[in-house]
Amino acid sequence: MMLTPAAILDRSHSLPGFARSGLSVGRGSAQGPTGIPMSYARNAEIYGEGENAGCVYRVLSGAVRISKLLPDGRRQISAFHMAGDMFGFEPGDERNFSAEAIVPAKVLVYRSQRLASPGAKSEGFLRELLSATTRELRHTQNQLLLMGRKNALERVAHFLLEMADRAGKKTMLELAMPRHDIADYLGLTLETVSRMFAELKEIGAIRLHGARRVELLDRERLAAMAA
Amino acid sequence: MMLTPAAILDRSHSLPGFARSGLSVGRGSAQGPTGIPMSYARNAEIYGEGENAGCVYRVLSGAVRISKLLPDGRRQISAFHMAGDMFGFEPGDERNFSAEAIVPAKVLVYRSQRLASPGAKSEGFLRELLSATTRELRHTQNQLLLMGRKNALERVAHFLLEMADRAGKKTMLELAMPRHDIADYLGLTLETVSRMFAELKEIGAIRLHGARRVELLDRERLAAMAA
DNA sequence: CGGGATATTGACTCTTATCAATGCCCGTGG
DNA sequence: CCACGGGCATTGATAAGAGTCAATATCCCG
Repeated sequence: MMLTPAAILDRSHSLPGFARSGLSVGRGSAQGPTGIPMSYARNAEIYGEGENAGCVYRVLSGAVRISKLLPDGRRQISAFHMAGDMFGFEPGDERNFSAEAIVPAKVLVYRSQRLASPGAKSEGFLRELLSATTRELRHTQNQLLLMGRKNALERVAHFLLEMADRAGKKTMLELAMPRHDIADYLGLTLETVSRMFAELKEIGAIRLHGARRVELLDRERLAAMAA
Repeated sequence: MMLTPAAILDRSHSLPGFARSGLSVGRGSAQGPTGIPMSYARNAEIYGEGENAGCVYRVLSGAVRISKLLPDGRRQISAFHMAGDMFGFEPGDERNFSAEAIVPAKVLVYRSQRLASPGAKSEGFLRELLSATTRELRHTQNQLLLMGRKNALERVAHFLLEMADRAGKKTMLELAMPRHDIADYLGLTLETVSRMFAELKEIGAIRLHGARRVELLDRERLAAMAA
């Protein structure tokens, strides 16, 4: 069962990162050309670190992770993006992170070079791009505080609340990513993430319905733990 | 002995963060008004978290830290800024972090709201602002990898190289900040930072001339350790 | 229904934090 | 000029939190 493109685009929700940007790259707007739709299989690379950053993207369906790998295999995920989110803002430069589909994903691709190049009518777009980048910066700074100064339980509680808020504050939460991705997002190991889920379950803050389906029973408590 | 403003402005060096931006806010340029000079004592707040973000700044002398405090006192520093650096880009929104002088500092203050507001002639400035914000985002993302996936020794080695590069790749390095600030920048305790300095000294990678004066003896080795 | 990937749980280790004592540098005042 | 004092910094002993390695368990998916 597929949603229509319009329905999908309407699903942009309140997002801590740069998503829910008002970027006017929708169908036929003044500066915004229509993006090219693309499909990616599970774990397929959308762009790689070091590549030229000529495009921005909007997720139509599925989920995307933004990650960076050290030579020895250690990995850091800086962000997750779901339906409605825009990602890939690194205008005119080289990719610092790579992007991969977590689950089969459809995205719209926009050439950002032309969009952001000097010329009339691009100021509005520039303004939106700046605002989106600023939101992304803010999210990353908060992530920095999380990684530098919060313990495992606080990180996981924060993560669950972030995901729930982005999914529209429902109490039943569908996680698109495996434990390993959550771990690499939070700077933990997958075992520690699993243990923290268990602990939250023990104290009655959440309930698990399979590994990916999380029911938030006590938001207050979670928020308090997230420090 | 004071440097003239012009001499100070010329001291912008190669910077991992958003500094060395070509932001045209210098004296009398087309879009850029002259900033208002301000002085801050050691540990004085330049702006606080939650304040309105109406200004951007350029450091003339001294050093500035960008930090955020948790209610229980844990602190994260997201960036340091020295002479020539610009900071405080959070256009049109609320401050996410606060800024304080590490040592007595002089800065130029620019009202960014007018600069970035809609209107003719601001596109060039917008473009610069975007580019500066993007650089800052990149730096913060790399910091995220550091905090999430690198050990204490790797973090300290990385820190020393970062500071040395920003100071012009000299081997004799003058650190403006105390161990405590370094610790809060790297997500460590000051004791661990001190121990890592000691370890780097032991293996002959650095030499210390007092706590704040570091001589980099083996850059290669440091770079290798920074992972 | 079966099999492979993913997740949980357990035992143990290791890094870094914490708590505490000492040392060093620098400015200040006798 | 030297002694004193106060912040910083270093160093040591111990503890705690998260990592590692390994053994099941569970959940999808075909």
